[in-house]
Amino acid sequence: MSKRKISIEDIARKAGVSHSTVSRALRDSPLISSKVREEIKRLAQEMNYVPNAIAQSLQNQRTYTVGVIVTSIADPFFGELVEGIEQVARLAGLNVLLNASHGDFDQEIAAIENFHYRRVDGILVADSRIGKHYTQQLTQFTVPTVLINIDTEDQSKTFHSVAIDDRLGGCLAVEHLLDLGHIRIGYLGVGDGSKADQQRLEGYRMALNQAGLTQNTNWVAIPQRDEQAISDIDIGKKMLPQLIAAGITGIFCYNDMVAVGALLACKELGISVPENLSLVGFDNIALASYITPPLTTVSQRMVEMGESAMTMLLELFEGKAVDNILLSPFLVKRESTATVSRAKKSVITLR
Amino acid sequence: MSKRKISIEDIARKAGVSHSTVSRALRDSPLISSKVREEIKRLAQEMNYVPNAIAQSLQNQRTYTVGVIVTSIADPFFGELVEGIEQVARLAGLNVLLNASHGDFDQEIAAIENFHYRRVDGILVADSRIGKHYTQQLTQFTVPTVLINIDTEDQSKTFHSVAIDDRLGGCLAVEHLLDLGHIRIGYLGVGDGSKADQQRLEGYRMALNQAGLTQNTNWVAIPQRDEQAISDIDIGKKMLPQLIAAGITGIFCYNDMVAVGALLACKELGISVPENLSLVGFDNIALASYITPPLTTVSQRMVEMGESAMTMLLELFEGKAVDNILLSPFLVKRESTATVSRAKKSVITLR
DNA sequence: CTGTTAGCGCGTTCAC
DNA sequence: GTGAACGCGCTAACAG
Repeated sequence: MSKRKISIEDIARKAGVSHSTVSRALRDSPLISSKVREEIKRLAQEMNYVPNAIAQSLQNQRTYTVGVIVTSIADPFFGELVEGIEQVARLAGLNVLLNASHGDFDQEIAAIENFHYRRVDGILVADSRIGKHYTQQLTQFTVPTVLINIDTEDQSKTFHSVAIDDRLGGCLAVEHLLDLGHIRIGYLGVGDGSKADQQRLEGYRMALNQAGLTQNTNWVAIPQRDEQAISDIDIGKKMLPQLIAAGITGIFCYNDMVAVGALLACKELGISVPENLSLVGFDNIALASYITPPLTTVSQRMVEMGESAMTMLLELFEGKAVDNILLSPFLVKRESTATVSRAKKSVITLR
Repeated sequence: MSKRKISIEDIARKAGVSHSTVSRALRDSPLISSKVREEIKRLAQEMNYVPNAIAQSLQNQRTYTVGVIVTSIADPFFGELVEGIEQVARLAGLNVLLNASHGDFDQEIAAIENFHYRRVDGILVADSRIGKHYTQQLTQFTVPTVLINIDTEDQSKTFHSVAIDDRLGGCLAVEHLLDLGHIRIGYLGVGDGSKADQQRLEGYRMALNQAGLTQNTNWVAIPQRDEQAISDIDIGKKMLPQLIAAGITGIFCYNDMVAVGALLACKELGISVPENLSLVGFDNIALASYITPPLTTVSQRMVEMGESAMTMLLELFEGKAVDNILLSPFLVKRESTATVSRAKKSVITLR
């Protein structure tokens, strides 16, 4: 905003009218004669007039801006989510203010305060790693807020949300392995206490129960909550061996990055996928289809999730009553899973 | 902004002072006695007062907001870039307004106009696929702007920029292949007319010249400019066969996604990498290290590029004179490249 | 149809 | 030290 831009007053002076006439003309008010309106519009164009959103906001009490909080922008998962959000926001004439929390509680609170300070019209929060802590912190504010993939105690009452059905996803993954003849099936989680981790594990258990299979605690590998933030890739690498030791033939991984980590560990250990071991991921990030072998995974359509959340926010703006959305994931079969017959043999051969 | 928030007037009334006293107290003006200042601050806290950034902006003529334009948010390349931008922006008390152009010229212009409308303090543009078209469009505005990886005619004069040294990158890639004994080296480009594509090709040629090698036009594969936007992956897939037919043993690819495409094509054709063919990418996106084989590539540190660009913008805000930045890429050796001896044999065996 | 006036919430002279 | 008054750029209520 270096040089002062021209205002409606400037063009009013030049047109020999009052500033309110200009304001009306520019906004196509029916109160203005078409002659002056055209003349004013011409002048505005000629003078390179750009209306001042700040002044409008002060008057309208609306900023046409939504705040979006994600864990990390560099994470492809959130990248696609934001892509969906931005797309429908732009179509609605809204802008996106982006903040990253890096999974840090304080930074997330700071981001929310910042959004209130800037008077955003609505807030979107996507940070599955933080959980339900800040339910209270959010309550004191009155800005329409939609939570994405976040579990809160009274989620359905106080907050609006769109989330993926993680339990269903877990079922789908395990059922797929069961269909392939696997019996010794493991879960490789992240242990961050998130709803996603817990519910995917629950889905895993449901599917096994339904199949009438006894479960072995050794089949579930979840790292200790660590002070150090450890990447999903490293979690997969680190936890794989103990599942192998437990004699499993198929693993449902918390997400694709964990699965990739497990895959890398397999390569180091000389375990070939899917011959010796079947791997199922979650998320269906782009990477999943490019690695070798392409990853069988439970797909959440992240762009669509962003679109849904933003659409819900728009409906809230209009005062509509909205229902929370639970999106259904679906299985994408690729080449990291195979029938167990081959796997059994290979594992035995391996010894 | 549903319910009207409380203003300094509200707390002024309650404190029995004027609103300007409150304003001063909150901003730690030395003109205010410490007693009233503390009392006012206490009141503000108690009443849950949140200053109104909009009103402040109108007064200060600053929004503490920067506009960022990228091609696509979902693209990991831009994701990391924005990550870097957002990080230093937040530390400086600035917020990021994010717009995606999807490589569309009109949308990009619209984004810029939108940013002016909203009176951002500065603009960051990263969209290597658009090129120099809109130099003029940008000129009429006076907002500090930093171009990221964009080539403009008079770049150094009118605009500020941070970019990667694509020519150097091309050299590094080809020199690596030469070191491995390759002589028949190809370039697989995208032909979008971007500076990046042209300069990487130029680097390729420089390295070959310097090695005293004669060049073969068949060794450069660049798709026809197509009406249909075709993905980088597909470009790699589609163009690989003709380079193979030309008898090359090593390929420098425009970027990692193109290289991944080429790699996938290799798998389909039964060409094993790096035994039969060496592949070098560009960008070093996360994917590059996870695929099989892990990709040797020219690395640009995208997060750092974002940080540099944002830092430059901050310096422009302070009225400092800044020099354009040309970041040096570096080679990351992984497993998609190998000495030519093996490759030669394999190729012959292949026939 | 158009001009005048009054805020939106805040920072900043200029007086006292 | 503090309050009154003005303006940032714009929309809207009220006159005419």
